[in-house]
Amino acid sequence: MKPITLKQIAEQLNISVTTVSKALKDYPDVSKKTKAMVKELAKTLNYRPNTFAVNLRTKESKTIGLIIPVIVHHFFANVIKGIVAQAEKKGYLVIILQSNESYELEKKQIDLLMSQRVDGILISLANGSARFDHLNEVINQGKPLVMFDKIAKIVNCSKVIIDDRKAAYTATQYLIDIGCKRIAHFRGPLLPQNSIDRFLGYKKALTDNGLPYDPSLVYICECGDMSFEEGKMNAKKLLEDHDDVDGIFINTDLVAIGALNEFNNQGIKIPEDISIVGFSNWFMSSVISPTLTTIDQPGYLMGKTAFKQLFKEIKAHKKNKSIIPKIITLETVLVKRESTKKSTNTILEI
Amino acid sequence: MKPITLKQIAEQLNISVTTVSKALKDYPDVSKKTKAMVKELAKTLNYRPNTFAVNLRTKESKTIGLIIPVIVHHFFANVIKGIVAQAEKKGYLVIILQSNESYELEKKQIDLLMSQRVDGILISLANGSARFDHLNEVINQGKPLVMFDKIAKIVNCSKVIIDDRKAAYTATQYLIDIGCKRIAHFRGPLLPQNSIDRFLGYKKALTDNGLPYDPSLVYICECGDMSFEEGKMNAKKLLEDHDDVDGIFINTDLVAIGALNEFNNQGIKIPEDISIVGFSNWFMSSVISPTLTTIDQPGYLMGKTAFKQLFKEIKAHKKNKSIIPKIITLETVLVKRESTKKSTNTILEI
DNA sequence: CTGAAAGCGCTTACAG
DNA sequence: CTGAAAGCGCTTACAG
Repeated sequence: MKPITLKQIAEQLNISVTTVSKALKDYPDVSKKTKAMVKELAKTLNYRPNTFAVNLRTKESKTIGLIIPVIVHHFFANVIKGIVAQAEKKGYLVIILQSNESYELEKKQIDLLMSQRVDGILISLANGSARFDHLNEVINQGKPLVMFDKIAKIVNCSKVIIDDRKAAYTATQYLIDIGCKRIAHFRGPLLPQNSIDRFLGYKKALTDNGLPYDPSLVYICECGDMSFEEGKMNAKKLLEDHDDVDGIFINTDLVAIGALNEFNNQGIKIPEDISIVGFSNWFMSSVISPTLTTIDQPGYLMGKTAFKQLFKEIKAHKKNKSIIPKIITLETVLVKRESTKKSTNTILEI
Repeated sequence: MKPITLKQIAEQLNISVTTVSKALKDYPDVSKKTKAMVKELAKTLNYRPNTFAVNLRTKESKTIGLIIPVIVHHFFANVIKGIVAQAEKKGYLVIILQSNESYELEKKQIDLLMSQRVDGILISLANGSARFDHLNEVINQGKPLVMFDKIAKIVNCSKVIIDDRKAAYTATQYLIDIGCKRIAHFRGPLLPQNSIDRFLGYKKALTDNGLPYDPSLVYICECGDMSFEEGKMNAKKLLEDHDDVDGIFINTDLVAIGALNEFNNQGIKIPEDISIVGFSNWFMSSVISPTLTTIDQPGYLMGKTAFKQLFKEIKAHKKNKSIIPKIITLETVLVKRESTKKSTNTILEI
């Protein structure tokens, strides 16, 4: 079962390949009669243009590459969905690759995608990536590249991010507004920029409000991957170390849920004893008890936006226009739920 | 910045394109000296073969298509990971598409992938798919096709599945073994084959053990998508309708966790009052309290296996060997945790 | 050991 | 309105 070619259609109709090609693409200089004839036969033969040949001629693949640290992750899964949905709208296909947080793999994958001659690349960096030659090469080759979520500031390309520092500031400020005086922070691993920025936002909120910054209230995760267990462990440690903490800002919802679980087990009342704010707005957070106050991190929108930006750059590149890198910062929202006590100023606010 | 071509290398070295091509591919009839020379220049120029041209000649794209109902789902995300990892090992890229449970979309996507001339297609059916012309066409065109998880028995292609009926039987049998007499079932939606098979396994276990099958103990979800809320609602209804249920087999972990939550809130003791078995072994299930007894559904392995089978068929197809469809059933395991009480026969079992 | 030539299936500038 | 021809960048059977 070999696929039908233009040549076969041309022979059957006793016309030239050129005319068949033009007819199928609705060139204005082909007669209506011929067009109708060609289209009909193409349809009955179930003709599909050979993409390889088309790509070879047009130098376009209508395909983009996506490199993501982990696929099995609620936030990233949403990003993927956003990218794929938007790409499909514009007639683009998405090749997906998982870097597994490894720089070496990421590098190989960039290479693969360049060989594949995708029209553009979307990437969220592996934690292990500290060198960026592979990305700079993509840019030097003139291939559109957009980073999202886990980015490197020094790489000169467009980026779609949230303002982690500001979001963390908002979260911490909210804890302060409802009356918390001793606020701890579970910051996750030391490395990725997001962790750093969230920590800095937390710290700044304290300072701006005249609260002392106490390093012993910041819990780092040595374990590597942020998880439910980490939340439990940190909660346990916190209860051993301190008896005056009345608020916690936690890096990720899953860790926050682990902490909640531990507090529940130990009979610590949330939010009466301790108020908790998480980060990401995972669907489970609205469903556990108490429901978790958190920062909504718009994964689907981020994916959609990243593709849109890439699409613009692909268009521009095609027209030989130069690309001015753009940094798009998406809004985050504080979602107030049961894990934070009501403001002590409620009455005044009415 | 136009990519380097064989021609440019040939010109620089004053040899023919043919020799360059052969040298790069280590043909035995090229001198060592020439090979070394060509390879070095190719490396310094950062030569990458033009995939479009290669594909056009070889009729292979080294790319497969993947159509999945939902990306943001713990089980499917694991499947995707398994597919992508295995494909990468074999030098294949994966184009991912989400059907959103829509037959119309799925059909379009099959068409897209056929036009893209992927070497094979992996699919898990949309719930909305009841006609299969689009899949039969793929098979008729001689394109390798493998279905996984959500399959249609009548489509004549390879399939990777679990034995839902058997797994459900095992789950229910376990509840019976630990002494449950009135076992309910949350079956989720009516339609997909998996739901039906799990229900049938439940029913058969009851019958085989001489327990009466009581339709009022089977809770159907009208809501469409299985969720935490569904679990809560069904748990509530169950408590209103019956006061003698001592075990529940639940279609999906997320629903089971919703039910657990409701039971916890209402002071129903799990497993003392009611034993619960879920399905899928979502990571949260080992982490909530009580931890959930469940059937482990091997997502990653399913993805890996599905790709392996597809790969075999792609190889066979290339050699013009005919493909004999194969049904691969993966083992499921009952994971015993806290949500089911210990067997009353424990002492005897020592 | 090397290379000229055909051809994969399409698109498009150009001629008529 | 139609078509001959060149060419995208590669692979490979064949000749020398």
